[in-house]
Amino acid sequence: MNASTKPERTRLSAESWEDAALELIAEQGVGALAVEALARRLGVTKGSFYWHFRTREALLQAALERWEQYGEREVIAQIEAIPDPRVRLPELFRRVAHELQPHRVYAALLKALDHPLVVPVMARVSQRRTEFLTAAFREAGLPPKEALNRARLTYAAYVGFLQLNFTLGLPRMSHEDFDAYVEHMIRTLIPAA
Amino acid sequence: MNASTKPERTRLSAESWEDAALELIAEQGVGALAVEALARRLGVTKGSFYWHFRTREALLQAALERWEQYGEREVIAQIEAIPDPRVRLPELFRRVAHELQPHRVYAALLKALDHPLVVPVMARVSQRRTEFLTAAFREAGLPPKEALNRARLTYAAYVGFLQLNFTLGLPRMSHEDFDAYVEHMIRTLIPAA
DNA sequence: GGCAATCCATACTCAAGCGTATGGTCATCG
DNA sequence: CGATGACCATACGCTTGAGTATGGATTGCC
Repeated sequence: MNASTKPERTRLSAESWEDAALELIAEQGVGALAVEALARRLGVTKGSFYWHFRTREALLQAALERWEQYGEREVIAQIEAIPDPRVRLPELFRRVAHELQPHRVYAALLKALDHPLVVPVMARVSQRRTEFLTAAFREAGLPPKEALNRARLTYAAYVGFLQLNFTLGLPRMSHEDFDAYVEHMIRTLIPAA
Repeated sequence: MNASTKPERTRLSAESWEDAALELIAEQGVGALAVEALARRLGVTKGSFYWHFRTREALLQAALERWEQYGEREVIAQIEAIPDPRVRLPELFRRVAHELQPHRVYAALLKALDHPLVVPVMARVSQRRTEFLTAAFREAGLPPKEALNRARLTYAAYVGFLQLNFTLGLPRMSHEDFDAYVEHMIRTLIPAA
């Protein structure tokens, strides 16, 4: 399970490599995903890697697949559990804002949209999330077209925020300023109940 | 005579390389900035390059500097020429939306925020633009703090849009849909006059 | 026309990183 | 307890791309 920090002497599986790959991607981007670097990180050598995967691209593919499957469910599931649709959107905003950790991989993949393996994954994920937002805005009272555009706008704001304040270290806001920003977003983007 | 096959046989300057570099960056990203590739593109060899620049990084630095200086003025100057502050913001939105060409470099640099040379440039540019937006929102009637947060939100939406619809090919909207989206943005983000 | 200075080509070296070949070790099962 | 298969180390080949060395070509200038 935890093979990232300790030079443990346990045997590795394909999943170990995929997790480590995602870890590395989150930290240093897709471009830094090199097999020898990963091996060093896991305390083994290339010999191990090429037993589990045919190529470097195969690892990337598997890691992306893994991320797409297991990395998305929590937030959406939590939000969908909230009964009152009017509370959902503000809650979604606040939660996403305060759990930026799981978004590290997403931010990294955003910077790798030139890679052919990354594009379809990101397209699917972004599509699903935008649809989720669209439905939420409709439940909040917006007509269909308005809801779709508002969802696009909201999701774009999310993505842009990741880039500007996450990977770029722009004017690192204080906690207070950040909370104020989130509340401002809520007031501006969510139709008044 | 052979102008049809060969791209001119004129001598090159450092600026030629910088411009070509920006072109390449816009097309294929910072990672694709290789000196031999650039040389091929300019119809010369490495020998030329290393006369003009000491290293690859030096070219990047020079190109970024050039971009920061010459690539920004037009839009802001045009907008500042509009007398009525209330017309400025909608106009800004519409112009930026329809002249996405000059934003190709910016979008590419956004994906290279892990590179140490890119970060400070992007920090400065984003900072300046956000300040410009903040001032505009204040003139549009928002109180200081509101104006700042609205500027952040707006700029984040811009950046996110670039990523999602520019580099990623998300649901390629039709022209009509796109215009509708822009107008929706205007209605949502700009305080009513 | 000749002489610098500028610009470019050719031919290298060197390091990084992917992938291959092959043999070693350890657990597990019969 | 030995054999099989899973897992890993070592050593190599190959390609790409940065940077260097050096000489040839071209231009500006006197």
